[in-house]
Amino acid sequence: MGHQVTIKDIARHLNISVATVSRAMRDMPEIKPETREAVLKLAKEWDYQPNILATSLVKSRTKTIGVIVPDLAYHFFASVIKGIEEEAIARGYSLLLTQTRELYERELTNVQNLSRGQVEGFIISLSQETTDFEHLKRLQRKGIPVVFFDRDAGEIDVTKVMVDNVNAAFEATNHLIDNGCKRIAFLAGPASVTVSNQRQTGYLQALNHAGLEVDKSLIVHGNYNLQKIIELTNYLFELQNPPDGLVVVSDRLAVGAIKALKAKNIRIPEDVAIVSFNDEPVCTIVSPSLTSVAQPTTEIGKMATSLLISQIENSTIQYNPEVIILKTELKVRESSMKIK
Amino acid sequence: MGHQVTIKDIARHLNISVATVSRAMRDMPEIKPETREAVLKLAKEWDYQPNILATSLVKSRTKTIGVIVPDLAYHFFASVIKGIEEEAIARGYSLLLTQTRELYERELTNVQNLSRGQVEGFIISLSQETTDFEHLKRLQRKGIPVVFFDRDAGEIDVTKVMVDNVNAAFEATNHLIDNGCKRIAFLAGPASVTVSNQRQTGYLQALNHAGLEVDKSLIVHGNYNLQKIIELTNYLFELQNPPDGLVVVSDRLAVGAIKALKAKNIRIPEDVAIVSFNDEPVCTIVSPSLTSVAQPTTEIGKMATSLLISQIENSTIQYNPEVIILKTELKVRESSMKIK
DNA sequence: CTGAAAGCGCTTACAG
DNA sequence: CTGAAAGCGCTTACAG
Repeated sequence: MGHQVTIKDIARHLNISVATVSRAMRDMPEIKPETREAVLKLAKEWDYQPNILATSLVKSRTKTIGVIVPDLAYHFFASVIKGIEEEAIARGYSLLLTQTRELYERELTNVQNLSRGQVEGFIISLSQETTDFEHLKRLQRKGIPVVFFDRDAGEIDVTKVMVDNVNAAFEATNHLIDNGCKRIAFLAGPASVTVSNQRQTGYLQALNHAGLEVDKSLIVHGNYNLQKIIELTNYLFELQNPPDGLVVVSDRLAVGAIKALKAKNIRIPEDVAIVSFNDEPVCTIVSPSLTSVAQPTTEIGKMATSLLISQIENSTIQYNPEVIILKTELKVRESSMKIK
Repeated sequence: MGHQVTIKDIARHLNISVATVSRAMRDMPEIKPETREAVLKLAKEWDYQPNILATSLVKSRTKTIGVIVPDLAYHFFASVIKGIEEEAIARGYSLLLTQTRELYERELTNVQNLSRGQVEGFIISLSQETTDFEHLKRLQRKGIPVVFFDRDAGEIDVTKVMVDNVNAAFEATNHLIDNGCKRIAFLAGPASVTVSNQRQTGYLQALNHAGLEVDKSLIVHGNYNLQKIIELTNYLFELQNPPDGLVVVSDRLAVGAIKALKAKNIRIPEDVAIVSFNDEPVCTIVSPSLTSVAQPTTEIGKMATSLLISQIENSTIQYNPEVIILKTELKVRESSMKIK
């Protein structure tokens, strides 16, 4: 069999019309039992699979959601995708997964490709480079539903599923303060990343709230480059008055900082207590285990999907974008359990 | 505009036929320049995107590859996918990414869904549960090209892109022996995982080759459960005659073992030297940094894609499945640098 | 219970 | 240089 089996092949072989085959395949009640049996039997024998392109075309529905994330290799996104997938499968939708590798260009082509009739809506977390939102506004103008998560684009009025990073950082910093830290440093991400800035705000609020002095020299900006993290950590702990607490913008950076601290024989948590964000698996594996703010990744994914699907399925109703803020949870582990 | 703009809308508005619009959109040379201009101008103005379902249907080509991996959250797979994506984009193909979460059922439905006319070929790494290969044989019978990587399915005669796990483990174990280890333990994965067994074989070969005695009590089987790893590590190092070298089947397990060793105040590498597999980012971040066998993930992805595409594009030619074995590389770091 | 016909949004010989 | 027609693999009123 050179080509895939079609409805036509079956119809011809059974001497019936394609319409009847189509109906029998979908178990429509009006079909005579014997006809249905014959069709199903042959379909099975020939391993017939309905061509989903044809079905989608005629129905003008793909029941498919386009998902665009910065990088599948980031544990956070892989984890949110699990939630998206669960909800999508449960609701009978498929996923088209794409990554931008943090490139605006890729984001643009991904959006364009997927909007060629392939998907009915988008779940998007923006690339770091993205500052122009025209491609997303275009989707809105066409009436294609979009839901954002994690990375924000303040400008655009769409449904968003977020966590309160400011509050999460406030609580994490407070936790250090409660454990007796007086001089708390903040190891941030690049200054261009919204999430990092939000966490910095929460950190500052906690200091103010506790009446602790803010020392700008304790706020430093790193990235995924390990060497850079080591340098920044060394800088902080070679200050004449080094910190006794450290808030790190993500686990990956925190693990790098721990490495640098060990090399300097600075004890964790005795000399410095540490909290970070994301609660990746590495937090429990590393030594000392790392206190971290867990995001409800599965729930973010499910919620985003559920909201998107209701937009898709109620497309005639005027839709009011909403912003959902989900709760984070501080997972306390060894790195912050200072004996007071 | 309630629906997406189609070729018909443009044709009607410009008073020309859809055939002409179709030709103009694709820059066919026979179209009169003014006609082309007019079409392109309106297409841009209306943000027309050709419906890819329709195009695929009429061309009987989707230029899409189905990718099925156990879990996108495993760094290894995310990393191979980068390679797949690079090559696919370069060759003008798109990807349909799916994960099985190590479930046979999911693998089955993923294969079925994607073979409904959506993809022209598959790149697959099998789920741990998969022991029945009927779904893959069905693809073969239909003449749909398939390329395997990483997880093997010995039974099936398809193109495979693999690494030589036996040899990699042989070299890794030899490295410990060269560094003076005499009693080397092997922390394996579940006994059902081929990759783990291959590595165990290499480990045994190295011991034999060096004339070291094989002690079965030094071979233990763990999984991703941290508590289990800690117990196994404790068991090994509470033996009357504990190991001085440790080969671990993957980085994630190795980091757990390191944690357990530290808790017991066993020094790495002085008391025990460690090597593991995959060379995930955590290897450089952890302390001490972890010696690990790097797999050429990008190359695996590119190679698999390239081989698949040549099968797709030469589908008339009788294709001989080939097995590609790529080289691994031992990245030596602190965990194994014992001073002899 | 079944079939003929029209149509989903495109492409492509064929004719002019 | 352009258009009418057929067709990709389906679904769905409509008629019988």
